[in-house]
Amino acid sequence: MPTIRDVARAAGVSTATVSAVVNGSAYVSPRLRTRVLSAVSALNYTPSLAAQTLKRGRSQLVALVVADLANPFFGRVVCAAEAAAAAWGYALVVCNSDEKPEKERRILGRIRTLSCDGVLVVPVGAAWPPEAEAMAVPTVQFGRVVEDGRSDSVSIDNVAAASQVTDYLLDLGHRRIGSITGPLHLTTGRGRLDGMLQAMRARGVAPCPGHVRSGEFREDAAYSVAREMLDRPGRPTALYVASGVMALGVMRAVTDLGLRCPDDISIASTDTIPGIGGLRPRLTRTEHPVADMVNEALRLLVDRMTRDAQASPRHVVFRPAMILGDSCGPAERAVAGAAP
Amino acid sequence: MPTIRDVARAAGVSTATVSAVVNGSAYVSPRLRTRVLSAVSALNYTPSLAAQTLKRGRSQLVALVVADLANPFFGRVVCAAEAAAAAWGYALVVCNSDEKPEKERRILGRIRTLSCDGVLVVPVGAAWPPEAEAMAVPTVQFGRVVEDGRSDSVSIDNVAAASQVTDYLLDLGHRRIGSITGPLHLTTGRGRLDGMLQAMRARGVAPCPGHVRSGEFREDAAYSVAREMLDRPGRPTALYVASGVMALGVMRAVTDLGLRCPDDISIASTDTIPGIGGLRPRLTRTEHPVADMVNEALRLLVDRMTRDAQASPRHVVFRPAMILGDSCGPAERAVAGAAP
DNA sequence: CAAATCTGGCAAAACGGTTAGGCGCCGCTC
DNA sequence: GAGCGGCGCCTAACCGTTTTGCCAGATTTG
Repeated sequence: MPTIRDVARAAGVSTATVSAVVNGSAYVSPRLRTRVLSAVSALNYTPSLAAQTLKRGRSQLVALVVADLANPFFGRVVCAAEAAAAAWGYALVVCNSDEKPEKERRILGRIRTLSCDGVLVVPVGAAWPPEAEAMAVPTVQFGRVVEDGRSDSVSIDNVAAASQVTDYLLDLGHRRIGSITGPLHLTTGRGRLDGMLQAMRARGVAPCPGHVRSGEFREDAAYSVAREMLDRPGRPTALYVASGVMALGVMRAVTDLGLRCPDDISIASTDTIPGIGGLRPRLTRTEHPVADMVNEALRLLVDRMTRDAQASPRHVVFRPAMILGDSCGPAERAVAGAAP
Repeated sequence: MPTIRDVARAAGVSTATVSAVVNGSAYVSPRLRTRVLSAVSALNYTPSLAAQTLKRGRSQLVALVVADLANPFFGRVVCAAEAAAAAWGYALVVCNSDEKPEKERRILGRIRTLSCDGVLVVPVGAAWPPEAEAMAVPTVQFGRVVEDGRSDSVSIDNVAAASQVTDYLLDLGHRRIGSITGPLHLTTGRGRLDGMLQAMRARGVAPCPGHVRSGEFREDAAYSVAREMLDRPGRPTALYVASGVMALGVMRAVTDLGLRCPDDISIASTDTIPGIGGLRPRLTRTEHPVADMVNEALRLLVDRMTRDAQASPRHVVFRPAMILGDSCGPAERAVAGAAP
């Protein structure tokens, strides 16, 4: 790998001049400029980012820490983040905390040594790890929010999303509505459950205790919870499911139990996953503008990295859109079949 | 951020000693060792990777360049690669070439300036870009293979996979078998088509010209090709589809055309996507051991990075496994319905 | 015409680590 | 007790950039 010194020697100038030409940071006479540029392309020179990082204190690296890379939802996040980071001229380092706070801590440490300029993180725990607190890297939380009094955040209005979906089920006449939501220490878990309960309460409908369940945001977890809930008498006539992957698991459970959707049970979810459009029946759900959210998150991050790192935290909340499929039907039919 | 000098001052030793303690690269007396370690944790010191990179010439960075991040298949690749890279102690930089050779070139240049220690790449073009040739970074090609006489590669036996699937359809009695495969300048496109044709030829079955189609590895592309192919008289009784996302698109087209699978048409594919298990009918397909393949690719890459960069290229080919679903039926039923 | 100003380019000092080489000091040998 | 290794630590050079002075020459100014 040729260095700036090789280029300087080849062009018969100093390294300062080469640097000035390459970065356009100072005026250089046309004569020297062309000499330098031809030496650059002759040697196929590229400045070393490591050296630049050392000198400038900026690495042009942004880290993305997701909670579960195997979840297609986060696949979309990675995809959008890569595009946004590239557009801003940053390279994206992807890490997977796998829903484990301890792994998240290790990763945040590593990010510090990598001297990333910023971090986009889907936090895993209920609280922000103290050592991350100390790490003075601009941070934007994505999707989930844990208060730390410093980071920006970009999230969806979980309560609104869930109550919107629940309202829809209530409108269809359902009263025995079950729910499978995510871990309650996460805002995406707690908030969606609250939204659902809130909508029920607003109509004076009391949820049946055994029908309100929560588990991990995973296909298999949702499958087994659904299977258990639906396999006993007095099963709900409608089910609110908190996420796209979970809905997939629930659908599978429904099929495996020999139930038909929406005839025997209505299913609706907040959030979705790519490719779910091919699934029949088409899922009634909310769609979250992941790409827009990621773009906004990167905008906030870049702003904080390049402008004011000390600005007071900003919290952007997006609103979901409801998409009607055909996975929900009127309550009457289902009630008959589900009666104990 | 505290530097090694701060630690040295706090512990009353030289930077060399701090370095020796932190890296365990030389013997240091217990007394000083503890002094250094407590200074390290008191200051919360982490060595700067940029400085280490500069000095050691290794960045502990591995780049992954995928052809289409939006494709869930590559989502799995990213997931597996992150895990493998982390296990080897590397951070993963993810880039998306978006099937554009020009973008791939830009990315490879960027990787050079990042001084990544190695690259895992899903090549986009029919040939290896010359400037990438020049870039002396250890490279492993993943999935697709373009000869460059230098990189290792890890791929699946596309021909075997496709002919296995086609054989299955032939065994069911199908003769009018259509195919939707990927771009023919890619080994994953060409190879799978060849495998399919080979299997047909071996049974003396001539494919109907209009039924052999290829397009991009995308859901919407497959949807429109399938829709067009299936909407005219004399449609095939069975369809071989080259990839999981494409199968999703084909399934959607089948449903939208009011056809039933497998009653009206049998569908089988090579490769799959996560979550397809929830789809009904269950797709008959091959499964590719993506995680194993990625692990092997990283093993090769690490080997080349840490041992012999000049070793002659190794090409590892994996074999797919066939998974029987219920998306295929005997030919008789379908033939009746599809007759012109 | 001397002095002041400007201009384009260079030398050298960082940035934060690693590491080769050197140098006391201790204990051993004869 | 002088000579001698070896141990334990330090000094300093170096990795490839950026950037701050600074300098020589050209140009303008009084």
